[in-house]
Amino acid sequence: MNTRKRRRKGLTPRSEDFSAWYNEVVQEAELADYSPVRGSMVIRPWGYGIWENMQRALDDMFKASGHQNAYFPLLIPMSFIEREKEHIEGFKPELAVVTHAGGKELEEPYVVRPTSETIIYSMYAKWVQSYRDLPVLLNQWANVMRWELRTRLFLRTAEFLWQEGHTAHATEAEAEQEARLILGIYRTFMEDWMAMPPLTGLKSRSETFAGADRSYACEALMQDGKALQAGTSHMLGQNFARQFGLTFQSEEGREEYAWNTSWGVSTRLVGGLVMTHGDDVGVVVPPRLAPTQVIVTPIARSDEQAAVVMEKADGIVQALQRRGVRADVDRRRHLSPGAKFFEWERKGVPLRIEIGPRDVERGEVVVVPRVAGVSGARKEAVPEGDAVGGIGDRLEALQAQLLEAARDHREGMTFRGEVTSVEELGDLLDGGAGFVYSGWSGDPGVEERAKDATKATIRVIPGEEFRSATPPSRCIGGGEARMEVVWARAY
RNA sequence: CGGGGCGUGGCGCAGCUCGGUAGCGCGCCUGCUUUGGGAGCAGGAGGUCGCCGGUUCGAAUCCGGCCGCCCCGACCA
Repeated sequence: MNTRKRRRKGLTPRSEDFSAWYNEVVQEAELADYSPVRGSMVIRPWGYGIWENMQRALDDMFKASGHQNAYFPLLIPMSFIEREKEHIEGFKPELAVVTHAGGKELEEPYVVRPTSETIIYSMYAKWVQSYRDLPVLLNQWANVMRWELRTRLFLRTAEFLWQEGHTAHATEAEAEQEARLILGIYRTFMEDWMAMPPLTGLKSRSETFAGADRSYACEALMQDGKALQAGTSHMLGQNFARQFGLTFQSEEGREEYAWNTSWGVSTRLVGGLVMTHGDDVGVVVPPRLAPTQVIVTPIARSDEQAAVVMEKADGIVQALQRRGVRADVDRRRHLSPGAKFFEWERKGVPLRIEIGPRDVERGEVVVVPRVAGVSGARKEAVPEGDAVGGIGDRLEALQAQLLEAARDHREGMTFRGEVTSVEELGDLLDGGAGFVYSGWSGDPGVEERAKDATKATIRVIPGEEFRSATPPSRCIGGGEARMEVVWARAY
């Protein structure tokens, strides 16, 4: 009934309906919009700008660790995707298939790539003969399609953008090292750039990528207490190498199958960013990923004032840009200052500089950080020179604050201790827990039973740095624990 | 794929029960006045009422079919 009012004046509060809040904020902040194509979205400039900054940061890290980019075809022969048995079992339900082209039915249908292991390793088989040709360390930035039944902007769409790294190695140890190296890169990226601290570790068998021996993952906790799988790195063993004849002659002259890894993160990260930092005012974008880090909003009555103020604003933006800050002026004359404030807060620009006649007179500007909580909080009048010089520090401080807040939130919603029954797990989750640590015997039956009863899954068998000081001794399904695991309900 | 909801100017909706050819808010355009937290007034543009068929003198409205989208549950980055 007050939908109209709400649509203009604000979002559904997160506490009322997190899912509704998410849908609204993504559209209201102009990150993305629904498209005419079922389950497919349009990523708008603000959302795409965030993704571009993510891409740049990740791409630099991949390159720094010896990887190169390449590009493989969108269409994959059906027979390729069918070759690895578990792989096809995993993807079959969500394949889009091209059966006609050039006005004729094709002899062999193509699938629109849901992931590119098969076509990429078929090419590696052609390129690799000797151990001297290894390792192959390639990445591609691409779109993929998985025909999902239920979709949500950024989190799950039929088509999405991602990077997929595919490597081939001479030894198992080397491939294993690669898979872990990438997991570490993902974790660093999520912490340092997204201010989203994930748990990392190994996936249980049932959650392992179709066709992989082992999957590693980054699992981030969203504000509503649900986990988001934010990145995966797979040790594929020799499964694909065997199917595609990816062999090499070793130093000793033997013919051997190569060892592969594959790893990816997607535009889903943008959704994770929103659900990690957003508030009831709108999105909050960490400074390092913000397409615009500082928005200068001029305030003026008369045209004469506007000319003076605008000149000042331009000067400030130029000074900031010279310092490498992504700054911009909102020059629109038909919007009131207040309207502009709300708009940029909704979009999550980290810092706003207000500048009006009063400020020009005093040689000051007003600096306003986009902090979680109240709109327009913490306005501060700062001498113009100090403002320009201090922006870098302010942005870094905001970046650090966001990471700290996210980490506090994660820890605040994490339960560690002995959980000795599936019922107890359910109670903890219903009571507001996000991540629940427990012991596990390793029995898939226990995992399945817990999932049916609580809707939670084992998100990760945590890596060393995330394990409890005192490991749980009892399995959640009864009996003795053989390892520690982390449960959560997940996106 | 099961359950629910919705398709009416760009957006959000009313009108449908009880048939008579479409209305409101926001947005948009023009002008004037405004601008330190979502501006005001005046004038204006904009609609094959999702699609197909039926009933009727006449259908947004009644009937049948189809399509699409969104939300909730089983699979997935």
